Amino acid sequence: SVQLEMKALWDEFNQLGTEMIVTKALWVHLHMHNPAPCRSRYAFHSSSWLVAGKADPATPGRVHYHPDSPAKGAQWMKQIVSFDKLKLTNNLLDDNGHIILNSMHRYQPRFHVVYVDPRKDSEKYAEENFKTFVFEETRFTAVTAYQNHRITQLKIASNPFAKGFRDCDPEDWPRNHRPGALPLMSAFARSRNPVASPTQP
Amino acid sequence: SVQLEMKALWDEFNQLGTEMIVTKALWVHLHMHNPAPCRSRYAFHSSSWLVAGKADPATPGRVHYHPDSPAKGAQWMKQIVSFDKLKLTNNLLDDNGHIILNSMHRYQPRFHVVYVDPRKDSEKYAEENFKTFVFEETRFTAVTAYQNHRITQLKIASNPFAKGFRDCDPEDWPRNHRPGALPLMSAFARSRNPVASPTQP
DNA sequence: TTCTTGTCACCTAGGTGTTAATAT
DNA sequence: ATATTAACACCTAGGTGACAAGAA
Repeated sequence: SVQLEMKALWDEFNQLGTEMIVTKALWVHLHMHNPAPCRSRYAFHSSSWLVAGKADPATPGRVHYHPDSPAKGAQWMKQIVSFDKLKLTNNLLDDNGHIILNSMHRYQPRFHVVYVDPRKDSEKYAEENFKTFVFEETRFTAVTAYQNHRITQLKIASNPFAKGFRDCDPEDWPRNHRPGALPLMSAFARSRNPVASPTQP
Repeated sequence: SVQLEMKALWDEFNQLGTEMIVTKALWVHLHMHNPAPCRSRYAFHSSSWLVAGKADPATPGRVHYHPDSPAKGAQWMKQIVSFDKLKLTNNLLDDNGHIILNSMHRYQPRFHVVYVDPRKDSEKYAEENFKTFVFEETRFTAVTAYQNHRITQLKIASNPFAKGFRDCDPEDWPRNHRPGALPLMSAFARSRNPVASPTQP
């Protein structure tokens, strides 16, 4: 079983409509699924995302293997499984193995755990050896620049690398932002999100 | 077969008597061999290392496995095998997996390549599956502070992280330092030395 | 006296949103 | 009008030797 790390923060983002910057820049692996065959448009007046025509041609469906893959189950259980090296791009000709997405389209990260079956006829058991986990609160829209200003503000407030853009005292933020606010996290932003961690069975 | 990266710079250091700082802070792996059962002392007046009594009790003989291990031969051949994550310590109680050395003792890095034999009785072939490479120019004395001032100067001149201590224009150093000087290298200092690279057979 | 440790300024390397310019 | 790109200042994270203080 798997549980999402920092779910409270994911929920907070999801409530606003998570956006992820794509730049030329999840064996355990992560894959981005496009759940809706349409293009999105942000309506500033209503601060909401609207459907805007058909989807652009699908991008090459790349998979991001976790750098520690393959590793034994005991190793995965030792620590949080973080996908902070995953990068998103909108460059169809990308040569760095980054996940290619269409800007202004909505995606759903899918987390996969595959058992490396030692049997010679392991192909027969591919289905039972393949487990998928989906956390709906991790859905996001790929963008080249943030549309929803509140998403920008939440990124700035929660990502240590963006400290330079905070206006209130960083020391006070965890206490004053709102009651029960999350403490600062170690890595969360620009397509660099920890997604899943193992749970004791 | 294996060849040493940046041999010219290793030679330059070796000629002066390489020193490596140990702080609390090379399957393909590296191991530090203590070739002489004695302690060293630096004579400032003659700028040379002298024998100074018997060796201190041997430290736990830890091995540093390259982070990419295990990997297939083709993978190793693709790029330089760098041990820039290797760290040395004099802390006998070290808990970070660093290699434990006695300060003021001389060491010889040994590079090992082990073939992961798929046969069930692979133990029988352990010897033929185990290959050791030694580059004598990589010998060094473990120290807690540099003794030979010219070693300090060479470290400063050749390690990008020590640029702050250079007095001549860094731009000019590769050309003016001395005829045929090595270009700046990407990682070389405080127990962080690239040691070996594969050679086409 | 000799050796070791901790703190510091100074770097490399790379992750942030901003902004202005550019492309569609 | 909308979407994208590249240069930028500002951060985190961590690798350097210098230096002062401490330990053996």
